[in-house]
Amino acid sequence: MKVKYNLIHEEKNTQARLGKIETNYGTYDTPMFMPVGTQATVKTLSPEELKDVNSGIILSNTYHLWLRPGENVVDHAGGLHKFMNWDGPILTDSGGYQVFSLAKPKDITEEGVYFKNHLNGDRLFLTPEKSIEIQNKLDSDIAMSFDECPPASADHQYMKESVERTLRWAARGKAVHNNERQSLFGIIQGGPYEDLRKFSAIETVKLDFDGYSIGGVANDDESKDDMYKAIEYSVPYIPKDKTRYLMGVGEPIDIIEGVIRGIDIFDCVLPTRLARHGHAFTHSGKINLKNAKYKEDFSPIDDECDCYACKHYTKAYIKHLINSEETFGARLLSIHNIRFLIKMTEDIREAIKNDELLEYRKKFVKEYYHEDI
RNA sequence: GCGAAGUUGGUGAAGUGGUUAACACGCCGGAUUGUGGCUCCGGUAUGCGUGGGUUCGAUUCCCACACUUCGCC
Repeated sequence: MKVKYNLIHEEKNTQARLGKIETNYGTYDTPMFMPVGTQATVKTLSPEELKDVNSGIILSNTYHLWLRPGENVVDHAGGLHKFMNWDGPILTDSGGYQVFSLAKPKDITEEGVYFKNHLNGDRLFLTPEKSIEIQNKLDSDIAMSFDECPPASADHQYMKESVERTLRWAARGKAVHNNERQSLFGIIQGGPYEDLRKFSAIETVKLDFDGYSIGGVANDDESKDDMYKAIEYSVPYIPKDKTRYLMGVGEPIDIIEGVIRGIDIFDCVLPTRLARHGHAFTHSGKINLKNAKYKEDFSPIDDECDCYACKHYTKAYIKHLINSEETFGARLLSIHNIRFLIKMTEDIREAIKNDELLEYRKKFVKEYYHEDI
């Protein structure tokens, strides 16, 4: 089946909305945060642990699975769900982000994109059709269109050409998409430019996808203000009965600001990457467990957290694991950080239900950033 | 007791008669937003065993002493 978005409630004071998304593997509440499992695993977590933190959809990656183990291996295994023993929904990114992270501008052609294989340096060529074919074989629940994700600093002229090319790629991908069980989402681009976001949104919606995402945000050269504007410029043109996905965003405040502007789902590597580097989200701010002050801190990471790590382990112990490069430390912190963001979305849903999202933001910012807004 | 070699930061160590003593690890911080990277970026010896001497100038040369290691009685 195709994913179906059901609107439950629109928050009174903002664009935020409460919804349910129906998938092949169950129905899930939105706004939602999707943990990232690039290589068919959310780094360091077992599927059971993902369930424990109340994960809904998880994200995996076309580019990486294409290179290794290859889409045919996953296909022969019976699809990505069976291959990785995950019976929840899976969204696959198209490889479009790797256009941004691995290719050079001159490698982008109308036909597709040349990549340098990060594993062995081989020259690779990925097209919109190829990306969709791979995703069909991976048999994820939601496939993403193959797009170009230009830096926010790209000038208007380049961005315009890029947006138009991404639209042509979206149409080409949709034309070859051939998996009844799999939905296909379109991606709105346009950087910080209002006219281009509007154009991209309207034209992408015309192609009629099962859901829409806003891409090209949270690049390192983009200000928060530009990111929020990019959302505001795009959302009004997305039909209300379709899922709105803000790609790559996962800093706590950005999730809140995204929801306020009408976003339903988010994904981000931040919780797992920060975990591997020893950082933890807490209700009173981000902390670095490598800091010497935690050496004999025998309290949990966050005394308000209900995760496995916080229930059973201390900062001092986890710090020791991180300092000793023991993988259990990264695992405990990943569990915690993912749970933190998912718990946040649970609280956000409650706030939307009560039309108190702005109050929630005020309280969160006060506690997390120690600032008044 | 005799002989030899050596003594540079928390550690392993480079190095030079003359601006800020290399590098690595560790330690102390920071970064991280559709994940190539257990990654990246900073900081970290006011001093080169101790005391004298030579020299315009010594961590670098000389002497003595202490300590360490090895070998021989």
